[in-house]
Amino acid sequence: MNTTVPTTTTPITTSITTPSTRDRILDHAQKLIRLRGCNGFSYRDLADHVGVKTSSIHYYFPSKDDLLFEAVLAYSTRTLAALRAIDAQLPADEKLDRYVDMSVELSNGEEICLCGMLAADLASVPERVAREIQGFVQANEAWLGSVLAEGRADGTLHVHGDPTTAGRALFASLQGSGVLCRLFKTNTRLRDIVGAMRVQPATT
Amino acid sequence: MNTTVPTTTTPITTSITTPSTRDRILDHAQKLIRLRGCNGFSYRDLADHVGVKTSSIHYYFPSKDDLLFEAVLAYSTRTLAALRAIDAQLPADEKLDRYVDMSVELSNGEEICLCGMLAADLASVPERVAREIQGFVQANEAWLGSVLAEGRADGTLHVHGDPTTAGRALFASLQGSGVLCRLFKTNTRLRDIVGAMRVQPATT
DNA sequence: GTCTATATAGTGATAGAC
DNA sequence: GTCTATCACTATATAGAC
Repeated sequence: MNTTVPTTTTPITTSITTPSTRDRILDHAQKLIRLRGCNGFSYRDLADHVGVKTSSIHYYFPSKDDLLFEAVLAYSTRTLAALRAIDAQLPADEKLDRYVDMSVELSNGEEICLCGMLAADLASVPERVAREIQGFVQANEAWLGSVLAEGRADGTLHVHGDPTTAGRALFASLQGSGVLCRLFKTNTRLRDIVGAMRVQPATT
Repeated sequence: MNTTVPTTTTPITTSITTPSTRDRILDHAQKLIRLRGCNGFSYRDLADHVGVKTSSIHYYFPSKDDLLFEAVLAYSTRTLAALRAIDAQLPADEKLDRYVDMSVELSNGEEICLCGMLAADLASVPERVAREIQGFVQANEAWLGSVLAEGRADGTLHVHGDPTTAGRALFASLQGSGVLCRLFKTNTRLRDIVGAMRVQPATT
């Protein structure tokens, strides 16, 4: 089994000041979870990436469960903020485009959604982590559901049936596509999902 | 992190004769992979479930990569055979129902698709395993695509756009829903996907 | 706050008796 | 074909120096 962990360079946090050790650990932890799952990396892997010793990680995150929990919180907070930052004035189909853009740029082709990954690893995560993942999923589903309702109203999207159910189906589809895009080393699968829902074939 | 592996009872193989040790190992391996991912169980876990020693597993599957490969082959063969066994005379919407039935009963609420799980664990599996997973995905997508084309022709399904693209989107949606059904301890999400595509609200 | 050093347990894998 | 015994390594986690 392939146990090598590729070295990474770019931190996720965008800040003017040098990020704290804690933040650097949290950034790389998110990357490793999205890349390899919660059982696919060790404190040693993470320490090597950050350039500290494993005991320093234990200082900030006493147990791996703590690390997972904080990683989910950070990822969820950041992603939901990006969701809220999508311009409310945009027509519904373009909102979906922004959502997919977000998903594509967040993963560099090697990473999938952190919450999707940990949902696959559900049997390995503690209850409190599972609850946070549930909250993340529901927030995304609700946002997508309301955008679909909008899209039906403004005539930019094909939406069949109840928008809430359609929102759940769309989220599942995007999560699944994220995994499959990585498997086939492409991102067209992700873009095709929204493409197929659009009423207008081309936007300008 | 939760590292306990629940003990299982029912073997997957259905045969009159007592299944061989090799088959029992392979059955339980598939279960553990679907439950916890390829990094979430050890030879010791598997040996304890089967009731043998780890060295016996190494006898049949020298390395864990070998075990993963054989597990994917067995799962893929069995699942694709079940796909082919779906009555070709059925209307398209009922074929989709059979597909979802298959997905639901195969997982007991704790397991997800083996290939979906290993696609999430992509960074941990060798090339040959990744290729088998790709083949499994493409076979499923092709089958779903042709059922969707049928469904448009026989008027039982709402299909928007290219059936091939729609087949890929549907497979992704079902894979994602499998993960999310387990997260929320339900299976309605999985059934709602196909339910929303149906032209007739109820089929007698 | 970061380190060295270490404890304890688990990992995949192999040699060789029966 | 299955076992006991063991290897070299890695895992998470802790104690205590600096």
